[in-house]
Amino acid sequence: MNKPSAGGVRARVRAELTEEIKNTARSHLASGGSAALSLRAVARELGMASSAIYRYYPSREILLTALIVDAYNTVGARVEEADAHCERDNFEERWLTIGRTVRAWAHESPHEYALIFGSPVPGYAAPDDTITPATRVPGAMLQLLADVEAAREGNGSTGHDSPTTPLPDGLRDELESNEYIGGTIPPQLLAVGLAAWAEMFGLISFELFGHFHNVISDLDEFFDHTMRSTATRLIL
Amino acid sequence: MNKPSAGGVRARVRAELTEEIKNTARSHLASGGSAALSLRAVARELGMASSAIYRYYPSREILLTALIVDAYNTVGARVEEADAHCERDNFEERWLTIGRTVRAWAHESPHEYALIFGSPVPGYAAPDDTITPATRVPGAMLQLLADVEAAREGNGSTGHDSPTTPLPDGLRDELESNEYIGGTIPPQLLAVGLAAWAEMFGLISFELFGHFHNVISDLDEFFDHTMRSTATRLIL
DNA sequence: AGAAAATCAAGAGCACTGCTCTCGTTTTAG
DNA sequence: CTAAAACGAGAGCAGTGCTCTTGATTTTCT
Repeated sequence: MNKPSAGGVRARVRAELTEEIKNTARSHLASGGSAALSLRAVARELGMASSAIYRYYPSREILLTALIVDAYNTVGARVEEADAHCERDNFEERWLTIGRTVRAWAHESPHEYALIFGSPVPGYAAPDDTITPATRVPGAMLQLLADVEAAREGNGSTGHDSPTTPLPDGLRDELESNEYIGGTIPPQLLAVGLAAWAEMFGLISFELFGHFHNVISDLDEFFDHTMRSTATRLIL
Repeated sequence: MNKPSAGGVRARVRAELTEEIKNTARSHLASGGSAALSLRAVARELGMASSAIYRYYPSREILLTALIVDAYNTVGARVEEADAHCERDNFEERWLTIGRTVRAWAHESPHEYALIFGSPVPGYAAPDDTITPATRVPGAMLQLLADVEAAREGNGSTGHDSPTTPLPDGLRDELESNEYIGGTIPPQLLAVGLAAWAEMFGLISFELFGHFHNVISDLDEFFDHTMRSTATRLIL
């Protein structure tokens, strides 16, 4: 009697427990960083034998990978949503919003940020599952650049007639023929965009990892200002 | 007989062993990253009891701190030396040289780079011993900026009459009154310099930690180009 | 020079970790 | 209803950082 609703009761409780393990693991991660994440401690908190965890996550590294995917998706979703609330053609605001959103998330979840943007565990090879979620934030940036370029073309403006370092031929060819970013973004702009991407995370990492200690105190203002001045470089 | 040369034989062998422990620890770090550094393994390789290590380094964290100090000093010394071989007034070459030197060292010793520029261990509070060595690379950059500024003043050039985002007042005041960087570098230039500092390490970290995988392949060229175009922004 | 004090290496031991294997139970599938 | 698959719990292994005790060696003080 009491026939299980669908798919079997076992499958459902398994899905729930899988999620529950991941969630308490995430809370442990948030408390003490990835180094302090212990499968046994998670099992203890869940009232189960430590060996039982392995039915759901075959290794600690796989659990960490699941947390990595979640972290990428969290920032990614936030950035996408924040960007969607901006006026499409207010490019500076959009760029600033993306930066502020990433930074706010990093402050909220510093250990999750460190997990994906800090040093990877030594021999860590990013599994395929992580690369798609990792694409979301840079994807939003690229979309912004594509919109900038589209507006330029509508304008008849060539962009970048302002003094910029000329792209070496090899680099230009490579950026032009990139399979993901295709021909929608001119290589000159793409090069600046990639540098801006790295700069943004460089700023946040330096801040979070303490390299700005005793250097700048008002990091809000510094970040905003830097992002703004990078934006003007991107937009024209 | 055979009176020990000076300071006692015990003190000397202690200094030697302290160094030897640190060196094999560094070699283990280089092989497997900081997570794989085990005091017991180091002791085993040195043929001593694991408990004996604690006479020299009271904890694993203190050993790691010693390695951190060494790493900072290594990059710092290399950058200083490379910069010293540049023509003083070839600012672009100096900036590019600093960047290339840091990047080359990072490639040589990725785990040491990750140790100091990756995520710090969770509750890690940088001891005072580390902050002076950590200052050397940014110190070389600041010296470069000061030289740029001095050349400007000799020129009568104000610099930065080119279109730059205006500094917010609060940020300008803070940068002007910084106790370390004093009044020798104008705040406008300092703001760009700090961002360039973070950008440089953002680029190297992204490269080393795999975030540029499938994005750019010729990272040598991309890094050089980005550093060059940042240099033109710094110099005028 | 001899005694007291400091320093040292080694070993045992504690609490913890990731992970494996086995065993009896429960759920699913045929 | 039965065979197969999935499961939870427990014991166990090899490894970790770190502490404590013990006995030997070196330094320092008298």
